[in-house]
Amino acid sequence: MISHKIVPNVSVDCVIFGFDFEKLNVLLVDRELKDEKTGKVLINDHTLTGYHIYEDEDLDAAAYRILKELTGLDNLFLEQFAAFGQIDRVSSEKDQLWLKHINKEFADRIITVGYLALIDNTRVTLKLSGKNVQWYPVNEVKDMEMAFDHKHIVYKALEALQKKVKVEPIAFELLPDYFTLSQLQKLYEALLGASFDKRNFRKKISQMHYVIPLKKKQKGVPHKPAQYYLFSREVYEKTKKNRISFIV
Amino acid sequence: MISHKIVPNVSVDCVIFGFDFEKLNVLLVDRELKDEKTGKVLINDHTLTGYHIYEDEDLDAAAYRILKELTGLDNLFLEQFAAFGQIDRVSSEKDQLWLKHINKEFADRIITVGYLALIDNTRVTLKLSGKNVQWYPVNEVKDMEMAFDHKHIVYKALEALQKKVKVEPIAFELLPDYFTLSQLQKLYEALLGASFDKRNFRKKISQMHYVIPLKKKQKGVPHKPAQYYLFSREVYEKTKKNRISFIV
DNA sequence: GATAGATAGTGTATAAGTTACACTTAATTT
DNA sequence: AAATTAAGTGTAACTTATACACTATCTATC
Repeated sequence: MISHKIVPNVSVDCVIFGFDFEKLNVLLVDRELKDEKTGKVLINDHTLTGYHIYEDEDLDAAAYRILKELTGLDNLFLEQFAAFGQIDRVSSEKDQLWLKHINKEFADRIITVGYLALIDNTRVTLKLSGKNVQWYPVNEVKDMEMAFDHKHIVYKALEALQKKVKVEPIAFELLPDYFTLSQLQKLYEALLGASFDKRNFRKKISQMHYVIPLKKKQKGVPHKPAQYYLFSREVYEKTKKNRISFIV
Repeated sequence: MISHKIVPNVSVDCVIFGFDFEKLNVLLVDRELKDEKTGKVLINDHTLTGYHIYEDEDLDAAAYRILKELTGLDNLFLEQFAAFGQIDRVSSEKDQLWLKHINKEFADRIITVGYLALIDNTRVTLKLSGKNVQWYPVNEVKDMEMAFDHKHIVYKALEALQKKVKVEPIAFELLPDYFTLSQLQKLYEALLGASFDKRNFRKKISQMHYVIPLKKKQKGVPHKPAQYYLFSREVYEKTKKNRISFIV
């Protein structure tokens, strides 16, 4: 049983990425505050999903807890990517106003640990209904208003994801269990903001023996149905080589 | 001016790596505690160099402060690599004893942010004299007794370093301004625990136009003197390509 | 039921990069 | 003068990356 006594100076924030077969999205909370008397909108922006950690709770566990509360899902890819501790993290007028609203008279110094979560977009869409949480295209984040240093955290998460995706097969976490090669290619293109030659991409994938073709095919699509593939982490772990690419 | 009021639940720990042209080393503090009456050695192990952050101090600034205090050096490579927040970070008898010794009646929950520092070994050796801080070969860490979760933190730092070194030219931070290609090769071999073919290694380096030969040569060595080279970050930044190695 | 529209799926030639491998050179020490 | 030590150099075989265009198979529409 977890005590609900929080560690005052530490929080975790989850940057949850999803892919809808078209573009990369990020899950954000809509933050709104209206003046009680006039009804005037004082704050209308977005935050990441985060919270304090409990006294008797590991950092990772706190991130898992938040993720579970939000999506109802377990066993998601979740990994720490950075800690954020600038002194001016909570400095804007809106943020100060918000803290007052939630009964924090003044802001403690809070260091937050950023977690990166990857999820097949289509798995959570239903669970979100009714909550003030939505998918937003990553590309639009730059034009959105965000609380605290959360925009910065999203950028850093994206950077970390792009780096990691080039070196480890974690992109598959953003796809359902079965996927087509075109979906996989679109995913990499969305992740890296690049575009690849179809034949060369497929040649490359076919060398990865842990991307395994299934007997299943698409159904009901108005074109030649694509074959489904599966990512096998087991095969990956068995066959992975420790390439040293930058040097020799 | 920095207040000396600390943030109670947060610290930074620096894992400082150095290279002595032979092997990779890490800078550790010798921790010793003797029984006041009997003189019996109660604790004799090693810790990382770390400390709490101050209320009005950025995380990075705290790490820089610690590094400066310890080595007297500025402008070192320093980068966050992970945060550590396991609940049982401070659980051993020795650690409890130590906390009592330094007048902490009980251990607060402390989340520490790990920083990775790289330094040319030879630059600091002198500055250390008299302090209870020493270079230890990284390979020997596994057999050493270490405080708290510091051994784990060293391992994670090394992992992060090995990953990063394959993708970015940060290894040069471990060498003096001028270095020979053999030194560079030894460094990569020490970092990655691998060994490379001399000719192929040099061919690779010669393609990196940011590793620039100087007119200087070694002197007083009992063999053919080697040419000195220089790493130019400027040239690197200008010419770097965004390779996508894992996928296409 | 024929046709249009949409995406899936496939091969080859050239260029670039990686690998494996052994001897000569230039300094100091004996 | 000879021995010792590490520096410095080229090539051929193999592997990987790149550029590029058409056919196949399904649904929807007329």
